[in-house]
Amino acid sequence: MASDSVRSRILAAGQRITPQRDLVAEVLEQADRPLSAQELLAAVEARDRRIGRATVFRTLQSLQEAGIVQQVPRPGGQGGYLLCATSGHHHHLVCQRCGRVEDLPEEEVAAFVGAVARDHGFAVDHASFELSGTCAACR
Amino acid sequence: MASDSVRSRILAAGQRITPQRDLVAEVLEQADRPLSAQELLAAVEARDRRIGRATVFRTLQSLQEAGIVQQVPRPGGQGGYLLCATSGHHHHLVCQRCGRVEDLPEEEVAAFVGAVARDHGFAVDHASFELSGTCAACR
DNA sequence: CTCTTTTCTGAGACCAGGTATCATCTCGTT
DNA sequence: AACGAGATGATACCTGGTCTCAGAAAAGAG
Repeated sequence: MASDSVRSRILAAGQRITPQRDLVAEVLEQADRPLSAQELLAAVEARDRRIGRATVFRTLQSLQEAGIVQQVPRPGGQGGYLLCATSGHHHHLVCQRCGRVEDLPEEEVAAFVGAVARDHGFAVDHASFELSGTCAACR
Repeated sequence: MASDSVRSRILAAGQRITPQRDLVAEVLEQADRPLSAQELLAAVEARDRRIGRATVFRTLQSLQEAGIVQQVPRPGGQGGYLLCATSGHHHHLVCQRCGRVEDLPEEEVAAFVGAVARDHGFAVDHASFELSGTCAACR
């Protein structure tokens, strides 16, 4: 079963809690790094062989809309699905060594985004900032 | 035929110039916004029906390695392939209205990336910064 | 210009990731 | 317990992309 905080975030987004959603959330919660579609499907199917492909992807989409899950693209490597502790919009520092992801709160980039936007006369809807490298622990 | 500057960048990367590469580069050069895989395949096949799928993707990969083409991911929408005027590493401001992409040189983000990395004890290999919104012209 | 080496190409099978459809089932409420 | 919106699973299908391999064709050497 997924943690209470995740379950309440699902409810807060106006979505039902079903065994399938709970399972997907739990699998992501227990992983400490982004999971690819394949890894996720495998992990979920290992626990409930009857779960449908479409359901898993639909669930991922709902969880993304609820801001619980993010899809992290990675230049070169394959991205994945990540259950984020931080609930608002935020950014990521991805360690290429251990795979762990550190959240970078929006506040830490807001001023910079604003400055760039001003300089270019650009009205920003969405900013995405991703760093990949080696985390403090792995160095 | 693609522009001389693009052709010389292909050569500089130690790659041969073939009619197929030239064609892919030309199609991208003539588009002023990122093209999806489908659009690109269609545009390329419209000019040379005999060109192979694999060749187009291989070419895209070579051009990416040569820093001539970038693959821009887009949150929500589908990303695409973009021929970049700027040759070094850089970032993008993508207009959701007209689709045009403005380059943001690495220098404009380097200091910020450095500061974030320092604060988090993170050694940065690669930084990706993408803004989407509305460009000055469309506003 | 022709030879040689190296690289590239095209066809087609294959794979990953994801969407569409639709009949059936179940959650949360009354 | 009954109901209706919403979720599910099976399956077919789609996009984007990779792999293989025999044959073709660049670019440099003679």
